[in-house]
Amino acid sequence: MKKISPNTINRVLLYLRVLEDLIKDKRYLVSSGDISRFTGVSDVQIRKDISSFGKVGTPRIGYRTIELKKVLKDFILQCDVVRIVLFGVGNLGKAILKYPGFNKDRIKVVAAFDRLGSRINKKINSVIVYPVERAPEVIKRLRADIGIIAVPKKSAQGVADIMVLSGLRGIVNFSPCPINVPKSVMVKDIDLTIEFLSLCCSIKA
Amino acid sequence: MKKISPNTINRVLLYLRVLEDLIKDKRYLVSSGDISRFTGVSDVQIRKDISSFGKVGTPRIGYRTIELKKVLKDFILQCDVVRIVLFGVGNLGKAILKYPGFNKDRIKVVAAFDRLGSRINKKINSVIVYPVERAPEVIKRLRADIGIIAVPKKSAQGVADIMVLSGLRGIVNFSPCPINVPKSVMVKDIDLTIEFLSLCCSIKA
DNA sequence: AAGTAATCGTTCTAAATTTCACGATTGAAA
DNA sequence: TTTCAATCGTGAAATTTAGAACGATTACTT
Repeated sequence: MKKISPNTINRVLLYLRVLEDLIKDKRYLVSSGDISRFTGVSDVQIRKDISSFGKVGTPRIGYRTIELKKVLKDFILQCDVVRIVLFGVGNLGKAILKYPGFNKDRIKVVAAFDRLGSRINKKINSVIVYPVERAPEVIKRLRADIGIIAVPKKSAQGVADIMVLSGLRGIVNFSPCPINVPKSVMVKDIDLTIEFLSLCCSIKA
Repeated sequence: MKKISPNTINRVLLYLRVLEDLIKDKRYLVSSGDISRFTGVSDVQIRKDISSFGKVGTPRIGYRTIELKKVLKDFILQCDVVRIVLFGVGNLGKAILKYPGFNKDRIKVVAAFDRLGSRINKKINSVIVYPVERAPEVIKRLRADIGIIAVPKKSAQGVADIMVLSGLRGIVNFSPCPINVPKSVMVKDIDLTIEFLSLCCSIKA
């Protein structure tokens, strides 16, 4: 089997979301053109992405939603639940803890960490906030997969080091600075400032 | 002059941030290798990006930070202030209103909108929350450039329509569904669920 | 004054991604 | 039964992007 690029994974996840909505609406057939309208991805791209997982469509008809969902999930989502830990329970961290979109996609924040005494040992949305020092132990016990950095810039690298030591293999970094980690650890940067400035530049151009 | 790709714009914005930090530290020279260490972008890529704006470096020395900053800013066409409006003052919306990274980059949230009566006419971080109905008027008066969608999925398209009508030309969409807008309006989707699932898939692979 | 080391800038090469074009297949209609 | 329209799947072309190699330039050193 070929390897799947991150871009492809993103698109397939979009398709999966559309498929789940369609199935919920009791629609059992869908064409690549339909998915294109729902996602903005071109129909050719969609067919190519899907075809890399095998021949699951029928000409003149399209794809059977339930079957396609199963096929995509098998290839993409091996884990049943994604266990996440959060570093930094400030405004952004709290918003993530309360983010409603995670539940139905089986994303679960299993623990949070902070340095500030006033935040520790509280529960937010039924997630316990631990002191940072306990991170390695808690992360291993709860078998977390991914960590979120939602701390101020100057603490970001330190938190990243703790994450790597604790055995996390994926990091979503909301802090406005790049972090250094072994390349076996995947990092996804989400820099809000850059996003806005970039969009602004694209507009003026 | 060639056109600048969105990827390049993102990288250049990273360089600019580094340059501003350096200038603040009174460092007036920097090499592509230095910038590489600060940003994680390869030095070759950095030189290539910069060289597309002209010859501004000196061999054996590197780049003069102040000059380079000026050159990059001129080509990126950075407006002095980016004016943003926010739709949806829930947990995520509040976190954005309080996000500390915006100030020094001259990103300014100039107004917020919500449907919920209990949130309206309050001030959060000195930003007034208006009822959605007043959006077109307020947006035009404050000359906003970009809008943020931080409302539940089912309201996203409606809010997007209002944004387009109000004359916004860029949208950052935090809702977990694609929105339909004229292609003159730039959209940046930030779908937290997809980000986490995608990272999870990349890890397992 | 000449050699040397560091760094820029450019050209070429390679790789990945997207788009295009077209054949293949299927169900429906005449 | 034959034709037809819709849709899938794929191989090739085109575009974009990243990477590598290398010459050119500059300042420092001896």
